[in-house]
Amino acid sequence: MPGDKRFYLTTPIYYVNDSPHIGHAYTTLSCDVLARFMRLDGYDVFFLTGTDEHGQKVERSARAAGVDPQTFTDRVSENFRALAEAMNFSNDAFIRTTEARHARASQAIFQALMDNGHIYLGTYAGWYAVRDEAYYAEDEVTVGEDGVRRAPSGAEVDWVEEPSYFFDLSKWQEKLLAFYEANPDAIAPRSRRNEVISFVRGGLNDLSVSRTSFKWGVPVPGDRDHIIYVWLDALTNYATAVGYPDRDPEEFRRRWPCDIHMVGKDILRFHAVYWPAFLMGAGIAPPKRVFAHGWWTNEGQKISKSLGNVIDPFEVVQRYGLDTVRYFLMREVPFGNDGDFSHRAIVNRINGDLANDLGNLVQRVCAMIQRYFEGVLPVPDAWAEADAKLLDAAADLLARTRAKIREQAFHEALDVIWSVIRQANAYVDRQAPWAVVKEDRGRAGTVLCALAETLRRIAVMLLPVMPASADRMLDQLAVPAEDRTFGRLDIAAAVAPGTRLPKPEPVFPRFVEDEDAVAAERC
RNA sequence: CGCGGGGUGGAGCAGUCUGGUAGCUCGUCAGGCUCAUAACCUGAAGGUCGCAGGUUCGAAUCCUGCCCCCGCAACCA
Repeated sequence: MPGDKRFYLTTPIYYVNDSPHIGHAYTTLSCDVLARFMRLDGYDVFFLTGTDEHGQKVERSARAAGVDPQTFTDRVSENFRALAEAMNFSNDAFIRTTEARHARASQAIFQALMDNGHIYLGTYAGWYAVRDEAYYAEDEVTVGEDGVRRAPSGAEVDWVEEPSYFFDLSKWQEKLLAFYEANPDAIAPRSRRNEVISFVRGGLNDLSVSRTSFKWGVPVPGDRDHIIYVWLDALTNYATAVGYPDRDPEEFRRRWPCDIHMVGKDILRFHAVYWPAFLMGAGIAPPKRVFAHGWWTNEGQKISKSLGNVIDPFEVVQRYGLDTVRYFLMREVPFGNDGDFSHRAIVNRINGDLANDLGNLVQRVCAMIQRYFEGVLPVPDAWAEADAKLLDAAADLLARTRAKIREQAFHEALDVIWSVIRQANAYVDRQAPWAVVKEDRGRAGTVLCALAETLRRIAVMLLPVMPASADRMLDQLAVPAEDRTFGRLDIAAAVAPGTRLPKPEPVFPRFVEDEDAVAAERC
């Protein structure tokens, strides 16, 4: 519906068994930035995250912990709420697959697939790896030296024969290809889209969508011996959260289809192949877009638990600061690519981009207003050509940034903003208000006014990425809270001459290496 | 014959889909400024875009072949 300014976006639901790591933080952060941007841009946003709590692995972990699964998941899902809090995520909801409404939704979608003839009862026989929660074909299984049969993943497999419900995925190849063809933006980035298409072109097998080997999950409607396949269960959360099937049909109609599912590249196939097929089979529109982002390495090394180099987002935030980490994650790597999380790189960003370029700009402008105009924003004369040029660049920021955010090019959006920050620094030097003020107070005041206005726009544009720091910039400029939104970026809401500004305080301090760390690095 | 990612000035990268003056950050060097968080600004040096063919008026970009590097038990965004 044109002109309908609603935006629904999701993170994957995270498997409760895991401890939150930098990857979880990264995925949700990208959604948070997008959500905040769209809200500031006037959209009615619904930003969903949550936890995936079913499956055999959870059942086993709970048993190992000596508690029932529900108690277990109640406990560990809190870790992800804590992450959202620590990272200042603005999710509108937090869904858990153990909620009653979600069981209803999962059963409803299963039932719809049955009613439409896409699910049949068959027998599954094959090598099953509990750890992977996946079956493997005969030729994928190898017998190790210890005589144990293993999947390519290394997980032990057992021969399992069980009745199973199947989804007729094999019949969806053409429809999926047609869907991708008709919706070129449905899978991003482009390289991932190509991968998915070639996977589907290679042919699809029917998918087993039920299990009888464990109980911790949602029962198949009408057949309590079967538990719905965890991925079908998990994916359905995106529909549950907006009212499917019965809680609020009106809300579902308003929110669906989802505007974007943000996922890591490892789970793209589930979101770009199975999920659209499930939805179309159930008579529901597929999501408008799935974006698969890349992975982080740690100081150039692949992150793994066995190497013990998993990055704890809580620690990282503690060490470098929240908004700094948010900035780094969004700026350092072209979104969609893999990237490296290194101490050097983050310190360069903190000191170069944040402290030197932006923080120092704010500081020098506010200090001059303080020093030469007693902290009261002066009344500008007519703009000179140089002033207009800077102000135009600042005014263009919204449109240029919006174009980048719309395609999830977060790094480019920040690059656009920084080009204006650099331009502003050059402008300060060229206009030299500290010298001009001696002969022409009016002119110096005009220059500082242009700078204050530029800073206001920059700060508002940075709200999605660095909410707290951008607010502090706006505090320095005495911008009223209600004007801190894109709708108030017009001239009427410009920094008002005559306004008294607070005493300047640094917004982005430099990161100073502590002696021990420097010494350690030299060794 | 495995799969995936990559090879662009000293370092790290973008650009490759949709061929047309090779761009950014850091570093180096030289100058400027002194409002500012020893920050800022200007300029310069530095690249046969892994190699070889091909297509083209024109190739980092498209095609073919080759070389080299990284990752590939599990967990996992």
